[in-house]
Amino acid sequence: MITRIAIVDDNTFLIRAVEEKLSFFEDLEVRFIAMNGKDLLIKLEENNNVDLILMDIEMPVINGIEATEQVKQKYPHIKIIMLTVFDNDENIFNAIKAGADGYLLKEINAGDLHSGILETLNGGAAMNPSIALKTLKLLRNPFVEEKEKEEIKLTSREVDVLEQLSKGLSYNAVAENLILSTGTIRKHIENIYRKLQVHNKLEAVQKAKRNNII
Amino acid sequence: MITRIAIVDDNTFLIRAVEEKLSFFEDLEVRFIAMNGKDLLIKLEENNNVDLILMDIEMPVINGIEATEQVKQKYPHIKIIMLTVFDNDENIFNAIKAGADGYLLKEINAGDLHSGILETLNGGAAMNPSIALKTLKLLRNPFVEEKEKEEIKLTSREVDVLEQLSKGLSYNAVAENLILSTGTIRKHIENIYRKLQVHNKLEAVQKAKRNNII
DNA sequence: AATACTATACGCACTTTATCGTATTTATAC
DNA sequence: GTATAAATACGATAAAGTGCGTATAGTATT
Repeated sequence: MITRIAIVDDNTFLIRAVEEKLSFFEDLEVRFIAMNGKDLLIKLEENNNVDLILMDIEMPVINGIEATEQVKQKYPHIKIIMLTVFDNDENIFNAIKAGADGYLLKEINAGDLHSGILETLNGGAAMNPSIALKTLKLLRNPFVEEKEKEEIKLTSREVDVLEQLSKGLSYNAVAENLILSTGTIRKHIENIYRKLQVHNKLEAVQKAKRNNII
Repeated sequence: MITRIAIVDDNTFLIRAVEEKLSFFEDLEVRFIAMNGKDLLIKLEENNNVDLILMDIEMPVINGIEATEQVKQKYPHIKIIMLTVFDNDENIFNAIKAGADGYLLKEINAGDLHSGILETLNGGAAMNPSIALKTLKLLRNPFVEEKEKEEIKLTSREVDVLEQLSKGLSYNAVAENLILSTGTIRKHIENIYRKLQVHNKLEAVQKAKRNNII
């Protein structure tokens, strides 16, 4: 059976290079190419009979991450392998979150690309070892944006309070646990909300978790 | 340079099989074998000059997960590849959390085992594609115990409401977004709380996330 | 010594949430 | 075709949470 492939990339040279690599294998057929995510979505609309998409990330109009999300939502059976030059944590994490089935680097050789595609179609995931290691590290310690991490400075007492809150406790319960008055807890929470720029417990806890504060 | 390897497994036959596979390669040398985690730790104490450990998981006294944790703490430079017959989410997740650098299945052939070892030593991670896919899924949706998962059955409407709640919205805001009366939202939430056996928004959202309901 | 920040505490006003009832219409299943 | 469950809606009420102001003692910084 022949695997029908779409290539999405805004760089014509790189598309050529990928086509070249795929051309060695008779069980693979490039059905169409797209220059960006929007182009891909339009072309899938008319011609969605592809099995697998090789997707770049950095692209104009709709980037590879968003495109992956949308394609996976509309056509969940289509496999998507990210094929990019960048291997930073943020891209990898976002691609996986968006639903990518694999993540390969453009420097890959033809044979590895071929076996990556086959593995993905057979219900595996294509990754080169360095990407695999990064995913393991992400799994140990999920990625968070570095920028906002620095800005938020809670005092240790505030962190205590937040940890209590995150257990689903009420103000009174927190006050008892920390041996403080409920009013003090309230004030701490006010300050926490202000620093986190949120307006309720749920948002506070979620933001704190995202930022590894708790 | 020759890579010094330790094999840890409580099954003599399987150790033989692994040794057999490794014997084809002159750049690999089996320094010692251990029958369980405790045995490994003792032998490392006397003879810690190995580069990489092939570790089974199910073992008496100290299992492979705990052993991995302890070895990584004491000898962080030693690479550890899990080599087991089981590929369930729980084992994979725990092994990675414990610090494993790779996860292979015992059915692996000699060549793949060899390249997995080399990749790991070169700063990558060894994984076969099906394991890689599982790690991606875990990254999207960290592992939760299966048992409680099944018991909770929310209707699709209740899930809608819960998703809105998880964004930190108030009852009124949810009602507007879903074009329903606030009273209806209240009732849905009552039902959600009962099913989830919780008593506030935060707990509901957390439990729902843990159970992949949202 | 002056300044800034933290941790503590109280009060008031107002909003939101959590639980309890009851009830109607629409799907789904047997 | 009737029983069952889901989705919708309203009312009452107590509890909890949010936002504001104010205040004091301690600690750290400059």
